[in-house]
Amino acid sequence: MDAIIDEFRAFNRSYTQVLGLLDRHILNSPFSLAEGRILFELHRAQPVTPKELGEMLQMDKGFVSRILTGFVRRKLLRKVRNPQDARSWVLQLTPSGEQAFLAINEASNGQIQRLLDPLGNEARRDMIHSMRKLSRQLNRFGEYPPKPQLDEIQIRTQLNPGDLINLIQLHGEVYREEYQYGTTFEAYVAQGIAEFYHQYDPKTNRIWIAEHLGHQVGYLALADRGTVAQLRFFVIDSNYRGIGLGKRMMELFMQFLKECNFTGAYLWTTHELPTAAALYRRFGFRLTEEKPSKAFDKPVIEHRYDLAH
Amino acid sequence: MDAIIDEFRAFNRSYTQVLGLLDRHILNSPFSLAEGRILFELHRAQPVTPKELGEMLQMDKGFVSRILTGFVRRKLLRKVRNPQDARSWVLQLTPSGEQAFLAINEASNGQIQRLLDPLGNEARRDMIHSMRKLSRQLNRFGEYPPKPQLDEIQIRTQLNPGDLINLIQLHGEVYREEYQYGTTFEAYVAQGIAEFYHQYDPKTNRIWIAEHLGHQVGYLALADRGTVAQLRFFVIDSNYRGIGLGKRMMELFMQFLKECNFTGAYLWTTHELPTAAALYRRFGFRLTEEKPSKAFDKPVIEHRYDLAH
DNA sequence: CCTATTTAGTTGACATAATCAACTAAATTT
DNA sequence: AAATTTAGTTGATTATGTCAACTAAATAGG
Repeated sequence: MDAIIDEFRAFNRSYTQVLGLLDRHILNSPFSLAEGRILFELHRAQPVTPKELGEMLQMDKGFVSRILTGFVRRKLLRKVRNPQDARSWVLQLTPSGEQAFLAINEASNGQIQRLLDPLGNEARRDMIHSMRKLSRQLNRFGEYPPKPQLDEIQIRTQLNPGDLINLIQLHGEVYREEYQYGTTFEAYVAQGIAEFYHQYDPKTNRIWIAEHLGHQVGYLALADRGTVAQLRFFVIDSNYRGIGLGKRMMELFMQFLKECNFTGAYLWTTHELPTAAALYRRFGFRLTEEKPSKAFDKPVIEHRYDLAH
Repeated sequence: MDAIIDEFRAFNRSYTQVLGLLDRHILNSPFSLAEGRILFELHRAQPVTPKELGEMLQMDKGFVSRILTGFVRRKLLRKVRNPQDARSWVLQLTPSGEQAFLAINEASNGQIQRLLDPLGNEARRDMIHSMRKLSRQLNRFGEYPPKPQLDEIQIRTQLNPGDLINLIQLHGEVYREEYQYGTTFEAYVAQGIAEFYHQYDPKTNRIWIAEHLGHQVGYLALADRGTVAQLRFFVIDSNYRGIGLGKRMMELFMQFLKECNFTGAYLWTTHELPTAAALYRRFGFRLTEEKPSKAFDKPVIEHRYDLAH
């Protein structure tokens, strides 16, 4: 634990430097750091009240008040009585206020751009992923990272390098964390993936890969089994559940199933996945076979579902 | 790119809050934030000169000077003329200075501990991994993350849940980034791993897993092939090369090979991996066969090495 | 509806934090 | 040995932040 604390401290020192570098540009502007932060927040959150500003930035209301009067004096800000509450104001940047914001914003963007410039695309995606993960762990009640929306998620069917591995990875992670499946299951998935890839013909097989900000968050595959199709490798990252992604992917599955004129479809799952089973049933699958299995490092009952006609 | 900048900003806001939370404890101490930081650095880096302090913490030298005189007045610090340079001082905390440091350090530790407490072990490891990755990307010339040392790396032979997947993952990552191998290679590794696991008997098979701070950074496996053994799945994370880890793992391989009384050993690699080949040769392997292969998404020549007697 | 209490924002007084420039004395360069 | 650079100190000044008192509006409770 002590090693972790030291590590944490070392990271904080390091990141403080990054933040300091980014704050520096404000020093070359006609604004103090506190003024800059308020200007930013004004732009981002307007229309906003002084009270909200103070809370967002954790600043004393007196201090905020003074900075705001300064802005009004410099004609950067308009204060209008809040119609809901005559004690309070609604704050709105004037055109020259917006311009002032733009100037420091550009400078700040430039600084960030210079910082991120040397990174490749994959590194940037990785970075975002790391940042979200860190914040999720440390700042559990903050507003970052935002809950992802279904429309931000791309689903593609082209198989790229890295995809199979990421699929195996996510499967392993999810089933290990949530159902304590172990090494045998991992080998089983690896085997399945290898097999799927060898018989993979894009005409009658398909894999759907759901991505958010370049990071893979869900998979589903359709494997050609002659006249019928097998649904395989269905998994969704736990942070991306409950937003309709599973339903969306199932729809794509059903659509492709129809296009290829398969006469039916089936899948194997286990008794431990009721949420998934409910989704399968919703799309017309019915339980047709049960058998105990030892392929999961613990006793489970495998369920076969077939599409009812 | 704009989305990435926004994301970066959002993370910075979020992390600023975390840092703010951690700095807060200093407010309940007889030290200001700046004093606290200096006290920390004094402890960490002593003996140190005022100039170095200012540079490390990016503080104005006048400001540093004043804080230091304050410390001397409070008998927390001893200033001794620098024997190398009579303009300068060597700073050293007095016993009560150390004590003061200890007090705020404990408080800070407690704060961090409370922050990390809700996380499980795996989450903590993930966190460290994310932090190191982020810092490596953003702070390329800083001292964090430190270059890992061989003696910090544990090598274990017990196969745990997640290991196989991580192995596949690292293989894919390394060979994709460094040699542009693609999906076929991934399927090939997945297949190999599944096969290895099925025939895996710990008596005459072994896998070595190198870990740093709980994060897996290298693999090597020995597969029983009857009278001889096959060396498989040798890979080391690019951030952990050049510190003797590969040599260390090969030694373990050779040792186990002897223990099990195999009469020989062989391995397959490709012409593109000269560093690995040099290592194999160093341990007595010699090139015995070459053949072109299509299993790597691009034309490569596979090389077979056999242990010479 | 009236009164007591709470709340949003302002202001003054004040303390602390941080910056800048001028300065001293030692080190280094030429 | 003179000129220049460097480490550190100090005074002047500005920025940041806190606290409490205050005004005026909103709200709660009878």
